[in-house]
Amino acid sequence: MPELPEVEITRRGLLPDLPGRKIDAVVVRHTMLRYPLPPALDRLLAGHILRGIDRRGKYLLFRLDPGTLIVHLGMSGSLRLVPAAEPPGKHDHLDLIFGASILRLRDPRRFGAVIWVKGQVNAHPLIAPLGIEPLSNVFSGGWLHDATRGRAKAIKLFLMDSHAIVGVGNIYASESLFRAGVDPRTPAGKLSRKRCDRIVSAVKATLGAALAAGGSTLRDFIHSDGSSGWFQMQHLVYGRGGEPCRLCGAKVRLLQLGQRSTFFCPRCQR
DNA sequence: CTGGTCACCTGGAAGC
DNA sequence: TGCTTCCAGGTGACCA
Repeated sequence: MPELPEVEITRRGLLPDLPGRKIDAVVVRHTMLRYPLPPALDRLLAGHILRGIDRRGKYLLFRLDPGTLIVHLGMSGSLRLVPAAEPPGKHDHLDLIFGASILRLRDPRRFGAVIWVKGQVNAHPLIAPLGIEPLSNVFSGGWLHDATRGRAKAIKLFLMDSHAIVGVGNIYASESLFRAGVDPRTPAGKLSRKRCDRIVSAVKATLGAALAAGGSTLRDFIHSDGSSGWFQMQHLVYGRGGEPCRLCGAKVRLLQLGQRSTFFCPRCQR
């Protein structure tokens, strides 16, 4: 589920409540996510103050004095704040207990990850190779043009390559390329500088709109019972195969690109 | 290095 | 109703 906006919304939702508070205890109910959970997590974390929550790509970084707890939500993960009395559900694998509140990790598919790093987080093998942040100023048309020279892979796959650009997942890649008017199959290296400018603007606008949409439901999102899932945004093409394009009325097409469903308007995107 | 494919795991929806 | 099949928002590992 979560792409960059959902992860960032999660982070912002937790910021008013958690930093500065002490982790009293940790409960682990399922030790195997994408990787095994760090052993003796309770001993590592209990008694320490959560100093801050940062984000790198889709990874959330919980900063403590002795180290950093990295959390990735995978495909189906979510973090919520619940009252201490709330009984855990079937897929609630990890609780960080802060007094009367619990930070609870739910992840039915268990593609997420929880990792403990003692030293420099940026040197961790999962973090070090990550690409640039799409909402930073580094991500510009000039950068994209340079980075794609000589690359044959489809632009959609390039946008989704976390070693190039972080945080752009399958939904927002389709949405961004629709906004940019670019066919997702276009070889990245063939894009003109002008089209790179358009794509960069579109990615920033798409992620920005999702952040704004999530921001409006932020408190419900973090403090809800979880039944509502992720916040909804009206998609322009994603999930709309066969339906009319919202701009021109042509049938939205669905095809596989890198084994991921890809939606686009054959008339608006060339 | 690059690009392409597979695997990890569960649940919900669609099809019969 | 119940079974089967397909599909899902991520990404590291592995291959040629």
